[in-house]
Amino acid sequence: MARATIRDVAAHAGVSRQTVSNAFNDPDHLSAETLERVRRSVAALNYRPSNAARALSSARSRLVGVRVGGPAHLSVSNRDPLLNELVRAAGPLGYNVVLFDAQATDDSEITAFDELWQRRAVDGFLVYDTHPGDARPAWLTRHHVPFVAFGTPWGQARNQHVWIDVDGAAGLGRVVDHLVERGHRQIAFLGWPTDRAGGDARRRGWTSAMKRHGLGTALNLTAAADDIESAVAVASAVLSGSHATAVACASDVLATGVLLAAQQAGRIPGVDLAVTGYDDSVIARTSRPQLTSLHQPLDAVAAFAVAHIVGEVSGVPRAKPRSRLMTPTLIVRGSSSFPVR
Amino acid sequence: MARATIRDVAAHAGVSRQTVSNAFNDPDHLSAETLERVRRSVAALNYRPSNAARALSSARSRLVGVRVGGPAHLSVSNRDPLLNELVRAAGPLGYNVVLFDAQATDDSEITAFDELWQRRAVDGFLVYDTHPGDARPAWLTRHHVPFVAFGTPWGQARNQHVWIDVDGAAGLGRVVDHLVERGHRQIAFLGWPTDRAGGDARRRGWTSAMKRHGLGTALNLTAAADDIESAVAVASAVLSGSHATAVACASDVLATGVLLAAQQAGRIPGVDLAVTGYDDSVIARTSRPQLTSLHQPLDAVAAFAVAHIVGEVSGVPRAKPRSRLMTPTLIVRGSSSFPVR
DNA sequence: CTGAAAGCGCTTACAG
DNA sequence: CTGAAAGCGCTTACAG
Repeated sequence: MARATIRDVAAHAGVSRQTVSNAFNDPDHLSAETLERVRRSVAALNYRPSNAARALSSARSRLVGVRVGGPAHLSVSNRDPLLNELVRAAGPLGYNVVLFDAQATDDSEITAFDELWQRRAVDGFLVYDTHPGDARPAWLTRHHVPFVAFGTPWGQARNQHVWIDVDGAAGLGRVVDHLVERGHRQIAFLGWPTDRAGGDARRRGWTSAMKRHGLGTALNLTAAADDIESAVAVASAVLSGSHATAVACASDVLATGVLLAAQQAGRIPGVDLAVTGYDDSVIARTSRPQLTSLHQPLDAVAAFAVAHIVGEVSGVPRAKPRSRLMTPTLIVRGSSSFPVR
Repeated sequence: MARATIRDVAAHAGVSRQTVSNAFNDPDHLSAETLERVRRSVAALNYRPSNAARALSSARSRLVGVRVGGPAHLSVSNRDPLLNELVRAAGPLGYNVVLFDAQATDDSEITAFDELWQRRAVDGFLVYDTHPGDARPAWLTRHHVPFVAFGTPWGQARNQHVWIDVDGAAGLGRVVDHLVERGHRQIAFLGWPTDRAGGDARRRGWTSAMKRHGLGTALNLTAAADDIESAVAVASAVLSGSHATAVACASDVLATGVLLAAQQAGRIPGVDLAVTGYDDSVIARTSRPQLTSLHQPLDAVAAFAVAHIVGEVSGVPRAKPRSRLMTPTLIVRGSSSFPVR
């Protein structure tokens, strides 16, 4: 037997098709009895409105687009949990998340935006890993495409579009406080080159916290890339050439490199060297010792992003969009929990 | 200015709407000149067919559904790369991947299937982490929903539906061969309880390879769950109570637990103890020493799955669907590359 | 190879 | 609060 349509439900319940539609889209405008009658028919026929028909007539796909593919920083850390939280936040609002393929370059992603938006395949996008000079928010804004950026508008006007980010400066401040509390004074920072998303804020957080504690900022290090090898190279030098007792890193991946360099240098992380990461990724939980790291509230990020995009699409009247800066949570683990003697 | 419709393109190119439609869906049936003319108009107007209209009239969403959410084995290992490969395989066929939220239980996922399928929100599903008694393939088959299972139909008839899997038995055989080659003879296996997806095959592969080499299979271990703590508990016992020089594990997570237990027992993984994992996940590359592991050909899995689902939907006449068992690739790293003295 | 007609299954104003 | 009409933008047979 064929799938039930709105017509079948209307006949079964003895109401018009419009009333069935209202039962789904505007249930408050129906009398309790009518609504109940329709609900019973819907259940009896296991009816669900066709997504395609609904999308065509309402001009809403109820889909939010997110890029995957290409090398991405998040891919080794938090993209999977981010997608999880996005899907979880979208579900109750009747939305799903659609993935599309593009390289991790602005141009490649913008080409995909254009294609998907022209098809109205999605109602909006989540853009992550923003960076200085990012062309994506500008393009989306110019084309009136609903979106939220996960990441500060680095080096750009901060009120041009809606964004949400996790405060890396505050996070590194927490890390430094924690390390100082454990007795460390020679605390190095290992970050990325300047134009890497979020890296500058984390470095700034370390710098100002060090100053606040009256400590020097000479051990300010930069790995060539966010990978283990780059971290090892820089960390090896500082471990042999300084009296650093702690290394605060801009990512769990960099911290992994420091753990490796420490071992090669005969140091014992978690015993005579403290190491901290950022992301609280699976790496943090599986490394030995487990890594102290900063946990990002991805659930809140996802909820904010989905709510904004859906609100935008629904034309819900709202105040000027407010961007948000969340605070990460410090998760202390074995790599830094010991007290310095 | 409003978005261009097929009508605008037809007018611009001086052809009928049907011809524009053909240019997208059946370009071979158009004369070269006509096609070119339409293409120019499409480019001039930056026209793309509306996904919604297309889905409604063709009864195809061009979307493949995949579950995320809930605890999942893949979430700590290979779900992100699997999604990557799915999206990459789907793109060239005009498909995208849509994520939906459900718990990692058959019932929860089936409820989501029903909802999405009734809405025709997707053209089919990829189901992963199949397990003995899995209710999902049966439900999907019964409701004539196109799908591919990533995972063998454990303990069920093997020709009821299309599936693809990676041969865990062959993989563990490769691991044992490698370890024997390096001089190991006391090789333990650490796996999961029996009804865990794929675990039995990996164990079987170890058992038969050991026998093939004339080695004993007494060190056949089972962790209570696929987590570090469970692995540590079992591994600690075997490291102190046996002469094992190598532990082959059913996952990178379990291997991580063995590395930890070894450290606690004063053993040095990669020097006096070999450890191997399975999945070649990010953990394998970030652990110290790096983990020898089995890499699953997720690109081939994704391509197979997408091709089958799309083919099913397109009604392409095809031979009886053929399921496939792929062979994983052994990636030798520091955790097992040393020769036993 | 090209074109006019019908229809996919809803939602959106609008009238009662 | 409920109902009849129009229309969303395509694709699918079918006729020429």
